[in-house]
Order: sequence, then structure tokens, then C-alpha cells
Amino acid sequence: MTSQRRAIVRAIDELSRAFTVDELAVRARGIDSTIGTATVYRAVANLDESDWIERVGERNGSVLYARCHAEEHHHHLVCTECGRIEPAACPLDAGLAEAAARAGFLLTDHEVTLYGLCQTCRPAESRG
Amino acid sequence: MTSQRRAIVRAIDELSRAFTVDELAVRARGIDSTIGTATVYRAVANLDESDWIERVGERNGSVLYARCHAEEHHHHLVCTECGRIEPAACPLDAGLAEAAARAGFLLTDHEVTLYGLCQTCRPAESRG
DNA sequence: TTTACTGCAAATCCTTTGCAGTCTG
DNA sequence: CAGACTGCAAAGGATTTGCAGTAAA
Repeated sequence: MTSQRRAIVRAIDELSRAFTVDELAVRARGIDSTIGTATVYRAVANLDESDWIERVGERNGSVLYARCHAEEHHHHLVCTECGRIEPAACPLDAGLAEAAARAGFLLTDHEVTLYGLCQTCRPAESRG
Repeated sequence: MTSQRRAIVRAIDELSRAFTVDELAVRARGIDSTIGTATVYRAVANLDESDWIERVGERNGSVLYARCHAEEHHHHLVCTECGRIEPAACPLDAGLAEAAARAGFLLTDHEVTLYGLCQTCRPAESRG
């Protein structure tokens, strides 16, 4: 592990919310200003592959990633305002699996992402 | 509605499966060879806005669209091999909504896409 | 005619890659 | 030293946009 990789990992931990590669690059450069964009892309690809971070959706055409501490299979709740994320239980129940089977499909993958506003970002009048 | 738009709509109907803008452009040019790519992108944007087609996921970095005849809120089952799509019931139940609320989130949107292999594309040994 | 739509080419934007040099183990 | 990693700059691919002309209502 190189110093750049370490800086990138630290930047992800400091962000502690969903981020685009570019946002991460900016943050990482706050730690080591010489880090190139390609390096960040490569590090993200590696960390994604090793499941240390995950794709959690997209924002304006850029892939959104986040470090999530949940162990088992899960999905994400992403605040569209500040990027805060929360793990969300997988909603794919037996009923849906059955429906897929009924349609003749063999399920191989699925994407579930919930978007919303976190407690901090939601308008006051919507707070219970 | 222009003749190009008509050709594009017809191409979508003929495809009757999930498609990328580029795939649609190829098909549309089979009807009218002069249709430009930008025109297809613009037509797709319009049709998407008017809910005549919907984004149903992505493939190799390109957005996947499909015409879906289901009326109410729903999601999609997409065959990763041939692009066949089926509507899928929304799995977001009260439990998940509650969990989101418990995390302080005000849900504003969600994406659910199931990927798999349709009856035709799945390997023979997996057919029940 | 007024407005929306078109094709083309250029421009954007995100992401990946080739390369030659550098660091890690 | 071998292999993985780096920054840079160039390339790639998807999508958007400016423009001047064309078709539709």
C-alpha cells in the first residue's frame, strides 16, 4: 500500500458519506496535493473490487460510492442533499422472487437504491 | 410530430425490449437512414419526460430504456442477455418505509432494477 | 409565420489507458 | 529485483449543445 492509497482511504473515512470519484479526489488532495485523478479512479476501482466501498447510485452522471460498514447483503439510503448514507435491508422477498420465476426469469442481480433527505437536510415542516 | 419522431417511436415498438440510445438509433436508421444520433437522444429525452419510456437500468455505461405498458408505479426485470423486460411489483413495503423513517430519512425516490436471464436466455439446466 | 425539430460537428463530461518513472515488499 | 502503483497526457465513449436550415401546426 502506497502513501497515495493511504491518503485516499483516509479521505474516504473522513468523508463518511456517499461521494463521486471527483469529490474524493478533491478531498484526497487536501491530504496530498500531488495525487492525480487517474490514481483515484484506480484506487476506487480496487477498493470497489475488494468490497471495501460500494457503488450506491449515481449523481449527475457520475457514479456514487460509499464505505458502508454493514456486513451482510444490503442496499442504501442516500441523502440527495448531503450524501449521508444508511444501510437498508434488502426488500427482495420471496414474493418478488416468485413473481420473477413466474415470468420465467432467473434472477442474477439487482439494484435497489433509496434516495431521500436525511434528518439534517429535510425541511423543518416535514420533521415529525 | 415529425417523421423522424414517428420512425423512432416505431423502432421502439419493434424492439419491444430494453435498449440503449445507440441501439435505438441503429434500429431507427433501418426505417429512415438519415436520422442523426442527436435527434435520437433528443427524442428519447422527450419520451422519457412524458413517461412513454422509462430508464430501466444501465449496460456498459449506457443508460437502458424501455417502453413498459404497466400503468401504476412499478420496476423492471431486465434480461441481461437479450434485453427482454417484464414489469416487477415495487418491493418497497411499509417495513422498509418505516426503517427509512427510523433512520430519519424522508424518502423522495428509489430505484429498483432486477437483472437476470429470461426463459429463452437462461441455461437449459436451470429451467424448471 | 411561429415554433419545434433536424443533422452536423464541436464540445463536455466522466472514465480509462499508454507510458515511463517510482515505490513497496 | 519484481510487481504494483504513480502522474501526466492522450484517448475513449456517452451525451449535450450551438447553429443554421427544415418541417409542422
